Amino acid sequence: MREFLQITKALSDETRVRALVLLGGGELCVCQIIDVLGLAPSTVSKHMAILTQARLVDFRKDGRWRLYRLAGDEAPARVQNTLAWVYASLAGSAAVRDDLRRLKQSLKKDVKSLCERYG
Amino acid sequence: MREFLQITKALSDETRVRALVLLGGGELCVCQIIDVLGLAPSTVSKHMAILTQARLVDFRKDGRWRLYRLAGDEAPARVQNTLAWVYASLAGSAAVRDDLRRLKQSLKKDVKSLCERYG
DNA sequence: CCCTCACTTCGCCATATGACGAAGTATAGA
DNA sequence: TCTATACTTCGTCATATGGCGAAGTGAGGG
Repeated sequence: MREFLQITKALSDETRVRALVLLGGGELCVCQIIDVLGLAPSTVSKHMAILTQARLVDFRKDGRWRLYRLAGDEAPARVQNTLAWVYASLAGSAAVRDDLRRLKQSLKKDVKSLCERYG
Repeated sequence: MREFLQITKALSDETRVRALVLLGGGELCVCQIIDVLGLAPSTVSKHMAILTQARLVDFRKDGRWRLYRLAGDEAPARVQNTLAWVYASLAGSAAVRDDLRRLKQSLKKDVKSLCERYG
């Protein structure tokens, strides 16, 4: 029950769901997520911590960057099922489509310029 | 996205999840849920309203009673998938097992005596 | 009718949550 | 070792949430 609630609480905020969906295409550094969501770095960081604690998301460090990604095969089955359910539920959502389009634009930019001063 | 968040918010509270699981065995009147959860009628009522708004739960009226039940075939696919996911996630949960045991005890009592003064 | 009962809605309070900027941490590069 | 950068943690604020009892609603029964 505790893990289940950790997951549902993580999914009960729009910003976190949006961030989770963004990771569907592969790993992203925090500044890319910041760019798409349009929120303060500290805010996004906290959200990513909550997603990580629920084990929905994982990260690896690459130099100064922290690359977040969806939980993979090593995650418990309950997490895998959750991600499948989330993605099935949001397939065709207009909000998701918009975010993915925005992400596409963001990925065209140089990562360096993206991160500097959180431009 | 809006409907999805309505569902995840509904599922992000332990009391509501417990109530939802209780309905797995069939329809229940509010006083039975009150008895198992040990909360004030107004509190339980509010939770049931939130579950109903998320369409996870439905009810029919029978005289003075309001019989709540899990959403059935008439509910949207997203709701069906959600319920399947919830039940799969909580299978084997100790908290759920305890609640179901408590419900079993509660069902032995006369409904009348249960409801009177919320005994 | 009027009363009772099953439930909901309202009004209130304490706590939880999400937002931000400021300050802290860690890593790359000069 | 000093600075800049990418990110987190902390402190603070406004709002959201969950709890309760009191008051309201609506369906039976006298």
